[in-house]
Amino acid sequence: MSRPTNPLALAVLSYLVQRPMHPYELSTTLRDHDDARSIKFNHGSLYMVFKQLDKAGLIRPLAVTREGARPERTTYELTDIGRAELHDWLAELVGEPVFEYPRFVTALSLIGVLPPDEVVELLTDRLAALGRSETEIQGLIDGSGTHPLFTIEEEYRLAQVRTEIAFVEGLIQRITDPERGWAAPWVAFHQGDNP
Amino acid sequence: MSRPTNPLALAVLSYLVQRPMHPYELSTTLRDHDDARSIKFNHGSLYMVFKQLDKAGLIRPLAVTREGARPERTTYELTDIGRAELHDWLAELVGEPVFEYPRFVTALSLIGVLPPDEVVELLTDRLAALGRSETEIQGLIDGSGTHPLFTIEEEYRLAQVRTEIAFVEGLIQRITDPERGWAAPWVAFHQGDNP
DNA sequence: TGGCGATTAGTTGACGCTGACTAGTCATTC
DNA sequence: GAATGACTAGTCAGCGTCAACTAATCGCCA
Repeated sequence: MSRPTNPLALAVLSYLVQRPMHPYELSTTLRDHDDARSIKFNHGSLYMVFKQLDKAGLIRPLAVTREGARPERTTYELTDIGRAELHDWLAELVGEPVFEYPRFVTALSLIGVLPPDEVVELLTDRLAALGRSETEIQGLIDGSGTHPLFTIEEEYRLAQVRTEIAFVEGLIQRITDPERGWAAPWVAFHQGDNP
Repeated sequence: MSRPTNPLALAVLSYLVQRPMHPYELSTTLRDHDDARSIKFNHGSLYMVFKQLDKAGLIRPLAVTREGARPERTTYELTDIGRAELHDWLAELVGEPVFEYPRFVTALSLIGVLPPDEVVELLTDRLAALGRSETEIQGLIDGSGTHPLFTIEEEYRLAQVRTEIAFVEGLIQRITDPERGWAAPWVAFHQGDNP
């Protein structure tokens, strides 16, 4: 009945607006375009999503083909309703920020249960990983000789990663700075160990 | 059996390390501490999570009480295994960045299906909302008279929101700039409409 | 030519999450 | 004093997701 909420469904609509496809074809297309970096994608989920979109009337089976003894492939096309939904959904995603719960936000909100020394170590590890991530993204942007529209989401990621790097560096400094005394309110994590 | 993956479970462990609680008590505590901003939280899920943690041996029922004709309240306490898991889990979250799929990244990767003019409008809407979000977070940080440790996650959010604002502003400029000609590769969204 | 792994294409079951529901109690108001 | 709404406390069904599985075909090497 109602529109799927899975972002993968949005990707399906976006590709079907160009031409009809069957699930497996889309699966490989998504792989080839590196879309898995921007859209969480499970091979198995794709078939569910197609089924849901069909039931919701956003797509419709166009043809069933078969090659040799392989399983049947059902090709789907977008309906007019689907086209409209694609537009509205995407417009909503672009126009209205969604309040989200990144893992690091959760971690930060609970970080008081870890002893400060260990936090500094962990943040240093994180910093290293973030650095690797930064160069990886940079490589993707430089490497793709295509129009910048196609790497716009990587540019966004890059900006966020750099911000996080700066934040973590600042955080480490604040914790270790003997002047400003960060130490006070840490919750004892293992009460039993320091009697 | 295995440890729950729901971040809410991490919050449960983090609070139980301080003192035993029953689910409803934790529910109100989370509400009061504004933790819902950093940890996705459903009243109903909490009971699931307690059950899962119990089954996994990370917490253990301590006592069952009852007031009047109200339902029973089961108080849980952390086990040693739970304490260890809390530590490892949180350390992992702090030390290793997780690859995530923010809605805006998905939107950006598919933005080619919307006509440029509309994208600019939508991004302008987004900018307004991000501005409101920025002042809201700023208010939270300034308003809490407490130790900065307790608003560290809001500071992180603030940094990310500001980065996004700058990014969106830049994106609008790039799209509208007549020199650099962004227009080329937009995918016709509604083929039927412009014959 | 026969055997191994990779690829093609899709199905299934278990699990976890969400939202809605139950059901009693307290405070307030008319 | 009884109707209203908010709070307390917890349960549960439906649905969506994911990982694992099936099962046939193709390429390749010896």
